[in-house]
Amino acid sequence: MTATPNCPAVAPASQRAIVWLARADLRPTRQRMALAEALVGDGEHRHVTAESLYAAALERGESVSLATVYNTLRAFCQAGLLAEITVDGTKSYFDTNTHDHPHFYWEDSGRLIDAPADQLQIARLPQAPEGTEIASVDVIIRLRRR
Amino acid sequence: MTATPNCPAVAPASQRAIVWLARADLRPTRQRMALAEALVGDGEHRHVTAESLYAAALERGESVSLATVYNTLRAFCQAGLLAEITVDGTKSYFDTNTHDHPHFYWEDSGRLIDAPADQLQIARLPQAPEGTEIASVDVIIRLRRR
DNA sequence: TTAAGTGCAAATTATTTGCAGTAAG
DNA sequence: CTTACTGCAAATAATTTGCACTTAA
Repeated sequence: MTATPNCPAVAPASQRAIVWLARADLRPTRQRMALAEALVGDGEHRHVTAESLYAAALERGESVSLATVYNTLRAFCQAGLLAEITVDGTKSYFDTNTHDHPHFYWEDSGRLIDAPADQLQIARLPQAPEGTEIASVDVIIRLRRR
Repeated sequence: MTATPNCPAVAPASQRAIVWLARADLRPTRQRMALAEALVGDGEHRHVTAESLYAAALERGESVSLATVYNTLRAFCQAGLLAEITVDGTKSYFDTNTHDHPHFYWEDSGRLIDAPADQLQIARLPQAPEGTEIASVDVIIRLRRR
């Protein structure tokens, strides 16, 4: 054991979740902690759907209702903790990486992953119409099996 | 009157619809003609949803069921006559312009229009992962009111 | 004639909501 | 304590489907 010996050990996954929720002034309730840990517990970026996050929470032995997963994902989005990505109309994906970046999407399996942002160079972008400004630019690279 | 005097007058909208359907070997049924005319009758590109196309058909005095609009839109897509565009998960848009091109999307009103393709220059694109190839690149420029 | 196309109503899927109970600050 | 959060079940919205009827070729 190293520093802060009086401090009870807190799993790093929980620490990350707490900090992440605090960033958006969201109460660290049991359910939110469970979802937040599944989302950012390991510090990796992740793409989830409501169903996949629900399944992940159950697998970790956490009990959360599907409705709460939906409500919580919405809350996380509004708080700016997640970005919603729409690829196929049937379901929404949520990305822990909220920076504007491109995605690879497998049309057959529905898999969605980040595409390397540094390998995308947009040299010129159409000008936003009068009275509007660009909120974000979604780039989805649709893949098919070769 | 000019040429082809023996040929009964066919409205140009109908002509365009017939040709358009024929391109995909789709039978020009009454309902398909009605929808095709609403879509490409004036030669302009158009972005519709199932509901908006249904409403447009009714306005033109054509009788089509909503289910048939859905089925027909899907048939048109499979035939390559339309491109489906997904912007917000709640509904699908269909574009008569099937070439890969960027779109402007108003986040507040749900309006979707073409963005000038010549004003978009993608200098570099991430390489498709092993075993895949790029099917298309969706670029949606999300706008907010300024 | 006959397979393809259509219309309806019921089914499905993803998501939201009303409201009574629970828990965090 | 008090207000935000949660869970359930029912509601909603977009879309699909089963099946009997119709129509273009």
